[in-house]
Amino acid sequence: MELVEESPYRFRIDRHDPMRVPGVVFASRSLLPDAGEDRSLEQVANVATLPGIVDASYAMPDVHWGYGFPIGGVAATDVARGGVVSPGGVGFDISCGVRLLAADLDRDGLRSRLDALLDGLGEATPRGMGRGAVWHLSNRAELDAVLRGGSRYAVERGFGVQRDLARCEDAGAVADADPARVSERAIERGAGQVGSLGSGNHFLEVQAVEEVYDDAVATAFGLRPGQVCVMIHCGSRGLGHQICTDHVRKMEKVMARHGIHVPDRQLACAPVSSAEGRAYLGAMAAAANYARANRQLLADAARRVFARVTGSRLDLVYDVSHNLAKIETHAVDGARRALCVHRKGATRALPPGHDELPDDLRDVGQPVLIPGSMGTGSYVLTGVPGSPAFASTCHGAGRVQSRRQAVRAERGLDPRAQLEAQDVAVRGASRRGLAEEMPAAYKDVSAVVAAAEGAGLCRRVARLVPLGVVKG
DNA sequence: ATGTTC
Repeated sequence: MELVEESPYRFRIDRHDPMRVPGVVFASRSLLPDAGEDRSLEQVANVATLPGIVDASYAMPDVHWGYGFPIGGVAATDVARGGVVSPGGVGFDISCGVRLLAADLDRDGLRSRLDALLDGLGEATPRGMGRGAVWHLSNRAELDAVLRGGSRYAVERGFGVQRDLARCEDAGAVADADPARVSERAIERGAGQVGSLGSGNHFLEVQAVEEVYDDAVATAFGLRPGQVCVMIHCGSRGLGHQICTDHVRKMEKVMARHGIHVPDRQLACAPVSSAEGRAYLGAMAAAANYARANRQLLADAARRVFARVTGSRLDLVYDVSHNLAKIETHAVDGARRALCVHRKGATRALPPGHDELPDDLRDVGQPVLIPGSMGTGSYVLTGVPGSPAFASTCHGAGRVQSRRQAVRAERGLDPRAQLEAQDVAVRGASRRGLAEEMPAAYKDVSAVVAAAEGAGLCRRVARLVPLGVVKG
């Protein structure tokens, strides 16, 4: 894969047939994937062949190999010009994302109660493969209300406050969810998992604000140095996974009929305006609402534990997805166009002044939440005006080792002891699960964030460090 | 990521 260095944080893959647009990779030289180990840059070029794609197939600094699209990929297609939507451009964990809450408590004030707090959070947070959830919905009507209402429905039911919704992407629920496009099998898988963390890289962490880079923006976000926070990273569990599987299969069958040919069958797609495209978007929106309700319920459970153990309140800073496709209006060649923006392992980053921001964030931009790898720091960023890639930035550290490689690297070592030696307490999680998520399996999140800022995608606001982690 | 290979 030939890369042309355009600037210190921007590389180009020149367009060659059958690419419709070039590829653009935002990264430093040292963050670029190793072609021998990771074929994600080939995936960037493959995405550039999709019908209706505009500008470029983009990769964020945390790019790595994924299903069809790379993780850390952004691609927008022009809806009115045959643009497609591809489930692989969203990923299996639809609307996986991050929620950050800030306590009215400083880390010094928490020290003596941290163990009790983590015990309480560990007990109150359903986690792991399958099993357990805050809600178990046995009837389809109530699950449909979750799929339509997302965090709004959870708040209506008493699991949160109105102010939370102002600090959620889409005010807590994506419009145009169509539960009728969600299979019975997906419903069955999701019914018992509403309000559960899952496993893998998902977590609930107690963190502290270690460093603030912009006082005014941090203050507007509700963050100050030394403050205790809770970060929740999870998604749509088995429901989103099943929806992705179902709709990839349907699209594989009809792609030829739509005259679409792709270099990798994992890029299965259909025109946004086709029946199959609309069906996927309706089901995807339902899964997105499920993921938002999921984070709302876990946050509510964490609030109850915080109140009981510390007497402290938790205020929502923001909730944002990093696996989603959205119909958005952007300028293309000087004209406003309706685009289907796929962000897979990429976070929307609205700049100051954007009309989708709540009033109290209008002047500072959208909080962008970047979870680091387990036991390392996390970041809060904000959007910047005139950024490339349709107001998107990175989503995390980005894997450099496969799960299998990570487990092998930890053989004979004790991952829990290593974390505790770094003063990070752990609740839950299998030994294998921890081994898969050790920092050595990931890029350096600070380098990723620095490259994203250097590329003009976002700006740093604060860095958070972990005090304790609850894992699946 | 995932009832971890329908």
